[in-house]
Amino acid sequence: MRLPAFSQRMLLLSIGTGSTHARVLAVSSGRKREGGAALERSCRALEQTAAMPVQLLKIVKGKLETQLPSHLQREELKHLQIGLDHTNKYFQGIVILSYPLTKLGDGTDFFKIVLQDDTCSRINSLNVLIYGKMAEDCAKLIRNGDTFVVAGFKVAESPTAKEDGRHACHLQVSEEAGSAIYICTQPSITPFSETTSASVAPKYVYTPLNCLKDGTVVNLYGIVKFFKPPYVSKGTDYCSVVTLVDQSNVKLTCTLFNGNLDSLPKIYKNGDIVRFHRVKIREYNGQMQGITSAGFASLTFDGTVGAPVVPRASSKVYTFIDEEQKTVEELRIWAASNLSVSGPEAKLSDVKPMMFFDLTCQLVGKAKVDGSSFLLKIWDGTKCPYPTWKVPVEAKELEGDKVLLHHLRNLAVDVLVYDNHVQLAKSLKIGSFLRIYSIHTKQASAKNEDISSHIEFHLHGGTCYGRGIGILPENNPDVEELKTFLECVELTDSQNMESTSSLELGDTFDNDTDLESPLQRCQQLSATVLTDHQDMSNTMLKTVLNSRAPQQYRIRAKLRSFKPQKLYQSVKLHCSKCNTLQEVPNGDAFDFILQGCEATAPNPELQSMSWYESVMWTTQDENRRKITIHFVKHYEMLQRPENTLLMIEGGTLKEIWKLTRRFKCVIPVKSKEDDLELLDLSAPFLLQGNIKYYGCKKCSTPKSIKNLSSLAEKREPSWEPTEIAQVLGIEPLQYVFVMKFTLVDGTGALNAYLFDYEKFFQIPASEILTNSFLQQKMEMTMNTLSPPGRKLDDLPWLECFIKSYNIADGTKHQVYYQIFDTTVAEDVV
DNA sequence: TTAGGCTTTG
Repeated sequence: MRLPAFSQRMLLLSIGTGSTHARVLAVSSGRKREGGAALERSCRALEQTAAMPVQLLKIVKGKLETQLPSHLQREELKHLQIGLDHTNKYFQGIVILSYPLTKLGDGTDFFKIVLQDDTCSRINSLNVLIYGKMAEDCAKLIRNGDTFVVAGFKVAESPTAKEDGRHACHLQVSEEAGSAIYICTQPSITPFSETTSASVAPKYVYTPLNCLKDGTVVNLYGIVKFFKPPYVSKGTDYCSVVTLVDQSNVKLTCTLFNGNLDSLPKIYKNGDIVRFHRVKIREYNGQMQGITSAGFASLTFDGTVGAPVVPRASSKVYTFIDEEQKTVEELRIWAASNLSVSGPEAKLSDVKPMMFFDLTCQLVGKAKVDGSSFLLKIWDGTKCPYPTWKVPVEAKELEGDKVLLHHLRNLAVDVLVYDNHVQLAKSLKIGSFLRIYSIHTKQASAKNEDISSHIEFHLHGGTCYGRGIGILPENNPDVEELKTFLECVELTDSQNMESTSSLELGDTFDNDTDLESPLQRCQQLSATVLTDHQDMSNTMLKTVLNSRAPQQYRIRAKLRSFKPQKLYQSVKLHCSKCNTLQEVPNGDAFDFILQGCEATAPNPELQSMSWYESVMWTTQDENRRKITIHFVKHYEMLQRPENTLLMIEGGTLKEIWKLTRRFKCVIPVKSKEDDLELLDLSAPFLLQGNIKYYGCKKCSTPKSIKNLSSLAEKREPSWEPTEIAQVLGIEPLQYVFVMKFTLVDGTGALNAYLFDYEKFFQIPASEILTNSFLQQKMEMTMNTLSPPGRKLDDLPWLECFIKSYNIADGTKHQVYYQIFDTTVAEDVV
């Protein structure tokens, strides 16, 4: 056995009362000062929990007084085969993984561990299935890193070998089969710290939800299927109701109380995963129910497959060990294919007159309305497509930054909260990020014909449907996403969010002077400005039209019309190498390619290579799709999701979009014999945020996907699409606006082409198709440059640079014009 | 003690 040379003690446990040949032998070691006490605690804990005889044995200079029975010989991993005689053999390995203790259908305890062969430098692992009393005992004792020795095992074919890539056989171990287990525990690394005293405390046992008994206090893991965010109860405490489900498919509703909001689980979404310690189980109305008992503690985890396993704790001190991380990951994978947890989330821009939804937003103002209702002014950066209700409140009651509230007056909406939510609403801090659950939108019919009907936002009293208000921390991924979005919105003047033709009217609704009124903007100023060549003088269009190409001009003209009128028709993909333009493929084409890939099974040989870690699972629907995600590592470590590049095999369009919301980069791939490869180039080679990046079919020469590892080795991989394209041998296509402007200046009219990646509109062409905010901005810009239904005299002037050039079209030459070095004025965008 | 979700509406 592998034992450290310094002071060690050994603990011998004979288990299975009456059984002489089935034994668990645990060897514990520790530093001199601490070893004795820790061991004593362990022994006492074991005596209490298992009522087993405990015997302390002394080890001198790393040698065990008690050796393994002399007839036993070590068996190598490669010699484990079905049908061979392993009677006098033992197998030894390091525990690299252990699963939660569960019960089989017949009530037998079952415990599964994974051993790694410690004689071989190559990773070689084997599943060991332990049944009955031995399972229970091992679950209490075993930690990752322990040396595990087993004799008297049965060798059987491993049904999961194909999936987990471990040894083709597994070992079956039980008292009944006459097995013997010897465990050598790993010495503690930090003997005096809090974690160590926790690690020698009795190991927590987690009860599956189908094994709960009335009157017990248990520890649980579960996926949140439903929850009510903490609300003020009628007693002295906050209350939160949480319904969990686990792999047994049994549900448990827990009612949790605490006077301190932070001591309740920090659940933000259905699908989050929780670990509860010390929940009391009671029977209520014929069903099991969980309730807080003394010392209740919880950890909550994001339920997204592949997201970092970072607990949100309800107490300052908690234990969390590697194998628990595995439990969380397994629950995530189970949930991904067995549960549908898509919530009724929506943005303000998605609202309809009659709906209930969850809104993630920032609080910008609040006010007392009356005894039973309270006003929250919130925004999420998007614009509600309907006029919204403004709740009348006394000015002195309104809390919040007045200038900001004025700025956001067209984006912020009033939410009226009622009854039990008032107290919590009052305590909210301006600027905090909230998720308001089950907000109701209601269309108010116009009583007066002069006032158009508007939409009202209500958070009704009561807590059914999980109605309530949750306070999200700044580091919540949804909050981080929202903050980034809000910053973009704030960069632009929200004046322009108005859909009025502001050039002529100004703002009739307020008299504030701290913001520039559109009237103050001189209409004679150009709606576009030049970014260079300021010293050039203007040329009349008549002169331009009568001159030879190629030349460059500065002109002052009005935009009489433009084409195409439909935004999506103006966005194209351009290859700067072969200079061709093509249409942006629609989502169906991508979906079709993905469906075509479903037939290609992921190659197990390509799972978890040195530079990426893979997770594979099978969907539970009739298609039994195999999905594999390969997370690219950085210095052998997984990164935070927002910095992570992943490759996916077998995902649907929807699944891929979902991943792009959490992870920096997503690359759809498929397996071939010896490597992963990109899909057909009609599909995007990369998805980042909302943007699909395509490669030019003509100019690309795809290279091995392994080249990505060179980018991952950089100090801080930026995952720039151009760099990714380069290492993958892809010639990237760029999104570009292509439009035809008909310009007039009273002396003549000419058509000038706009070919713009970003500069002219100050809107990236790559983002506009998937960003409704940018679409609104674009629409407003075009409405300003060329207001529909307006006479020529009323149109704004545009200052532009244009260049003329010749195109030989068959036999005739034609002169074309293109706009350059021009941008829309800052007060227009 | 409180709430015990399976349903919402000023």
